[in-house]
Amino acid sequence: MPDELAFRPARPRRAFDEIVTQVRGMLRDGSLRPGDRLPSERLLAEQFGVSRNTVREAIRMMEISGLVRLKLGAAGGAFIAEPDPGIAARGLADALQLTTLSLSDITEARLWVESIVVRVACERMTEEQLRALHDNVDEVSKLSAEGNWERKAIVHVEFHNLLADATGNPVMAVLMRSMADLLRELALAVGPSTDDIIVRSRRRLLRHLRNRDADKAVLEMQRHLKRLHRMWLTGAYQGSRTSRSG
Amino acid sequence: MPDELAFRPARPRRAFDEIVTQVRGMLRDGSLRPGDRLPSERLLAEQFGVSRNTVREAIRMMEISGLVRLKLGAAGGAFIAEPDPGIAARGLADALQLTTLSLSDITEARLWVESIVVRVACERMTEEQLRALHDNVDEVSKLSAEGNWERKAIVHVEFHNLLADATGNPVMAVLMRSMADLLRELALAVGPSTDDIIVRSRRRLLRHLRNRDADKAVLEMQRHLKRLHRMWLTGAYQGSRTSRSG
DNA sequence: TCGCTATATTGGTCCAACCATAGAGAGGGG
DNA sequence: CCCCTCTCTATGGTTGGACCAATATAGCGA
Repeated sequence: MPDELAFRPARPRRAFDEIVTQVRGMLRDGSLRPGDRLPSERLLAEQFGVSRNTVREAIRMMEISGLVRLKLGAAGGAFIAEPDPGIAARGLADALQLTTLSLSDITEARLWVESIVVRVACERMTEEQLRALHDNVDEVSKLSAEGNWERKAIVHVEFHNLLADATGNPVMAVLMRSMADLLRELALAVGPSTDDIIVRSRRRLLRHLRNRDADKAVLEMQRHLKRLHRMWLTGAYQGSRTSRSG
Repeated sequence: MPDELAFRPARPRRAFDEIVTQVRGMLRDGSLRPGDRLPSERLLAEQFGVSRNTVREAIRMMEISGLVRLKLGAAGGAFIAEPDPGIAARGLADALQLTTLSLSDITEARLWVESIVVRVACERMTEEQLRALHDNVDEVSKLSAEGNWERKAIVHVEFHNLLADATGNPVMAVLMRSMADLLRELALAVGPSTDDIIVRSRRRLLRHLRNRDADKAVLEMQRHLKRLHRMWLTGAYQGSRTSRSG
């Protein structure tokens, strides 16, 4: 007997689930847009015909999902959030605690997805986007020399995002950002030591991109990624998970 | 579950944030494992020294993060969840939903990602996974004949998830699920009319997969996706977002 | 005009009930 | 002895009231 989802339950979900679904719907059809402010909790409770506590649980759901951001005070409230793939990545990180997600899995997925990204970007990217990538590499190089590790890590990851943006496809940009954020979570366990290699590889990649040589660009990316992967595996980060034995 | 006061009182930030952090910590160090049951809301409220409402918001947070699953009734409660890639995918899907996307963007991204998925699945998929895909197509065919549109749409989209699972890469599975969620929303807006074409194309695809002919399989998928895209564009679905009139 | 204060509005927390659900165990009939 | 049913009860779900904490804004006073 298959789980018959054929019929929706008449008294289906919890009340706050329904509220979240309605807000999601408004988001989808455009009646709510990023930056918009939801009515206050008290007003929502009245409009939905539920108690304020129920509304709060719904809002909590949306906050965790990254759909809204909450502001305190008189002009506060629940505001539709700007798209933030980082939230999604955090969800992945949570899943990481439960599932067995190895560094190999992520590297492999990146290898696949980024191959596409590089190839498409090679065809489509504008001069301006190419310059932005150059600037990014320069900044990483500079920050690395200064020893500004924290800022450097951010700019570092941003390279992948810029590359994904260069495909001109927003879906791809979001997917890439999520993976990049996830990667950064894992890379924390590795520590900083590979800057030189990364920067040099990226400069080679940029040269191929400028020449619109997709094959060479993809090859450079793949070689670099595999090399990086090997270095990580032989480095401090060993297991497929963070160790939980004392 | 130890009957000592295993939890420290919570206060500093928002109270429920602290609660979630503590539970996360217990999960990390192994004092809580998948399948374990958290104390009841009332007991947790007592142990944490907060109200039951606050505990509920914390539990809601953990539920959204996919950390726990809730069960109703006498032996119910909050149970540490088994790993579920679908949970992580929902967060990504939310991020995608906040971005302004056109159908072209999604189709293009699918074309790219699914090309990879098909190719890899062709190499790695087991007989069992192939059979699951066959069963899926059969069920879609049956539901379509019965006119069970709603359930059909779900099973329909599940095809892509099964395919992604066949790559054996959980990251890929999550990425695909995110896009599939998006796709299901769109498919509902478009309405049912393309079933025959889809089913027939999928049967051809499965034949290629069974023969381990990656090139033909990828080609079949790409041809089908482009065709579908054209049909949608000339159909009821016009704008770059779903519009709900009335 | 500038700066401070009062106030209104908002989210954050708490309480004490009640409802709906579903497992568990008691009871009856075979 | 076993199986079915029925009730009992612990659980999450919901309610509506109250108060606290933060904060933007209007209004007052120097």
